[in-house]
Amino acid sequence: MKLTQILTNHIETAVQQLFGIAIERVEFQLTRKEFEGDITMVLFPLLKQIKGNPAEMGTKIGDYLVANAPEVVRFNVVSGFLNLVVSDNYYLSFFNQIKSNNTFGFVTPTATEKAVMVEYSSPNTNKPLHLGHVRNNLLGYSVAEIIKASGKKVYKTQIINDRGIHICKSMLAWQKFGEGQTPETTQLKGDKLVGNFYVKFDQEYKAQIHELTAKGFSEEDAKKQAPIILEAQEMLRKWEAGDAEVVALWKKMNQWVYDGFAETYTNLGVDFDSYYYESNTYLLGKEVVQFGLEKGIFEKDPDGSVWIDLTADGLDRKIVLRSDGTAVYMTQDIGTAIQRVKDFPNVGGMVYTVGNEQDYHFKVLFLILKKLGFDWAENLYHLSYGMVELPSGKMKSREGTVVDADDLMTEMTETAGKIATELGKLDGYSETEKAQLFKTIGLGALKYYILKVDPKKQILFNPEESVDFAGNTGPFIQYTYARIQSILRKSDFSLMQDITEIVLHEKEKELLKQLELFPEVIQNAAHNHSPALIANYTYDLVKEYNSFYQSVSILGETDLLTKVFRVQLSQKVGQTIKSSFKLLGIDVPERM
RNA sequence: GGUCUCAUAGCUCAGCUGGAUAGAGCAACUGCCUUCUAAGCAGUAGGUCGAAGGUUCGAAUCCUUCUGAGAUCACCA
Repeated sequence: MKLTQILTNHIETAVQQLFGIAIERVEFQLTRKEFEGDITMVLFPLLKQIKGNPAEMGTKIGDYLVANAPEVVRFNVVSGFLNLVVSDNYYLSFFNQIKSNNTFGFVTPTATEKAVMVEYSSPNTNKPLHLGHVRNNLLGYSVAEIIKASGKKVYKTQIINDRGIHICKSMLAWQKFGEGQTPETTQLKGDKLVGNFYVKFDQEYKAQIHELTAKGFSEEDAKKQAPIILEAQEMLRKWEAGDAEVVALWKKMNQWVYDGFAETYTNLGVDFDSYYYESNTYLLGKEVVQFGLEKGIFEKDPDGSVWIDLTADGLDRKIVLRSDGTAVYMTQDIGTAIQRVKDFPNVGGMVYTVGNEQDYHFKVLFLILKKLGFDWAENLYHLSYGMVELPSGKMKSREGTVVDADDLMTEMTETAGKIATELGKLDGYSETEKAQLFKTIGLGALKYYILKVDPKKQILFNPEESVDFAGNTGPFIQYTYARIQSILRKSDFSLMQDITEIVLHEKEKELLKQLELFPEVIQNAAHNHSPALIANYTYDLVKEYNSFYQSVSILGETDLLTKVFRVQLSQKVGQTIKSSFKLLGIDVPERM
């Protein structure tokens, strides 16, 4: 049982006996460092129930706890705060319970618990992945892992935008200017190759517009009548009609892109359990619109378009089906959500990892699904995140100010290599070991840098300064982990025995308190969909460990029991760092 | 213009359901490598928590207004 729960039980009894009432709420916080104590009960809430002097009440409760709760050895009262000193015995027995539990803090999903589907990444098939996608992927993956650790079955999925006029643009440019190029002949990643043709189309299109306006066309007419855009539209019509040649080209080029993306995902360390393609889902949802019409949730305009009126909910009137009967974005998302629950019947909720420019869309989507009466619609969450900006401003693919995901990972790895080489800690490493280590560190730096920030805040990413490797960073935490592994390699005694009889050093107690928080942090992070909570917790743990590491001797001169305990403690901290970083998708090195 | 989000040290960020004197890192300055990895540790300095009101025993946190930054308001996705 958790310490706060144990104390709450005691305090409830105490208040009942001392004041004859049932306390409504017991509020705890960690004792501030300037006072003696480990955990503090805040007395003010109690004043609402009983009038009196908080200091007197605190003293009475404190006396009761010392007499009746074995966990409490001393106390002091400072104004409205009851500071409790917790016994070493409590912490030692707590530690003995968790020390060989490799999954401490993780909750195993039960069979009855509903699953959660987490959607993330959701790329366009004609643009290579960039820094914005990196944030999306890291967030989505991490939140999925955190929810899993909090005790729910999780399915990771994505929806791939593989249809529409923009796809035809890159196909058309390839036909016209590609000269049969393939990823093999050009040695380019497939997504990069296709992306190049998308850019090529845009260049050609602009040139034609320029030509037409020179001939006297208005800007608007030129945009509509440029031959190349007309060809692209024609191609889209053929695609929708199932033209064999166009579909074959579409499949071929999309496959190039998927192969390229797969490589990036592998490097980034993210994965998926299922994939949805817009080419399969864009027609979904129409039946549901019919159903909604019958139930009176939607309404049909004279021109045949279908709408939902959300003004009563403080939102607008929103279209769900075009007058020509074709689906809009919203229709598709309604259909996809329903399809997913059909495909995975145990899903009871979904998380959509999509940028904050779509906040409104998801507000509407969730509301519609609720109105349609799906029970799982209560458990939909838009994991909205802020844009990643560069010092030069926003990333724009057309202006070439995009930070490419692959390039970024390469740069981070190189920077890691450069710094490690300067520090000269690489004796006895083979080239492949080095390469592996640099990647672990470089990506650790990148991932931690992005995940430690609250998702909803926008990030300013400065590629010039790259990413720091000191302070609150991934490499700093990885370094601490590696040092712990070194201690474990050098300790030559058994770590299995339980230590029950030693006096705890102040720093050891602090560390144990920090470790005790881990399960709660996971639950909070899952509840708030925030990897930042995990990241910042891990940093605090590492700070605490380093402080401990500097202040006491671990393998040096001390009695054997203390030595064993300190090594066990180090081992546990190492394990917790590893668990924690697993939730962030970051690897830890055995040496560095 | 309507709606949503953000604003905390020079910079990058924490701050859990309102609780004690608002915390880290970077940058600056001072110490600590013959002792388990100095990518580290200990310390100094740095704040009108965007502004003004309000609620409360108590506000960075909740409410209102204002200012600034971003997003969004398509029969695009």
